[in-house]
Amino acid sequence: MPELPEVETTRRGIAPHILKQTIHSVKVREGRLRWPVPENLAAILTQRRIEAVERRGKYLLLRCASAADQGHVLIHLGMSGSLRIVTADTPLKKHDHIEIALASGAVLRYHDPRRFGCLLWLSDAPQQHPLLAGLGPEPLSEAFTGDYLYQRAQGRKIPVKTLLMDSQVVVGVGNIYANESLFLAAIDPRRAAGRIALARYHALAEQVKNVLAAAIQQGGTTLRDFTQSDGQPGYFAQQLHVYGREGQPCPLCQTPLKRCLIAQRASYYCPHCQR
DNA sequence: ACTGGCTCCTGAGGGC
DNA sequence: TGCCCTCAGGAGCCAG
Repeated sequence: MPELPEVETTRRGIAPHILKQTIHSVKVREGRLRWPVPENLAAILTQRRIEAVERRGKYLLLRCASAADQGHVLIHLGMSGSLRIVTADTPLKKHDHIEIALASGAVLRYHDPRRFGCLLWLSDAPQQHPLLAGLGPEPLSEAFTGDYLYQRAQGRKIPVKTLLMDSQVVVGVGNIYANESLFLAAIDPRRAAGRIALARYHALAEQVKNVLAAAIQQGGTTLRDFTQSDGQPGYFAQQLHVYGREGQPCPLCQTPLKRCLIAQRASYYCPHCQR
């Protein structure tokens, strides 16, 4: 499932193949994603040049210019989406929904079995778009600090894990990394966000950055064979401390890890280390 | 203003 | 071997 590190890995993987390339043709095989893919996508994109490949949270933004204007293709991979660089003769796989063919002969293929993702066209300033306008800071930026988290937590009664996964607070921290960060910061994921001391938020912000940065580095491994197979597998699975490990011993104190539901999402923690 | 619950969708995995 | 059931999950949306 693509979280921020996987999206960043995808961005780095596709950018060299599509940057400064002119779009030759576009094929939409299945346009029923989270929101319908624009009917006239091919007409909009054909002959445009891809000028930038950017990321905001878990969204990818392809800045596309024509002689007259510019706009952005906005892509979210949902939880089962992926982008691959292939050639026109690469056999189609089930759920290969959209193809953007470039003048070089390279083809960008959007694949998404569960269709939770989206691909939209933004004709004006992307940061004004409703999907992007209210997003919190990037977790790896200087704007994301313990002070900031603490301030956003004041008066909030929701579990701290839910706060951490709220993209209005900070982008890109999905379920897996929220669990891991809270374990490393020794904070009980169920604790009310507004009842955690500043010093503990400093530790939490620090761990979020550490976990995401480490995962992006792991993504570098995936990067190399990105254009081969699907670049998948649990390459970061070995270094997960708590996620999916109910009943297994805590790596720090050996107490069996617990699982609970927080906001309908599986949550794992050590009842001894995390307070 | 907050909060919790629902929703989209398919494939994996468990039980029998 | 196969079928059915449950679950997983990002994040927008809505009702209370």
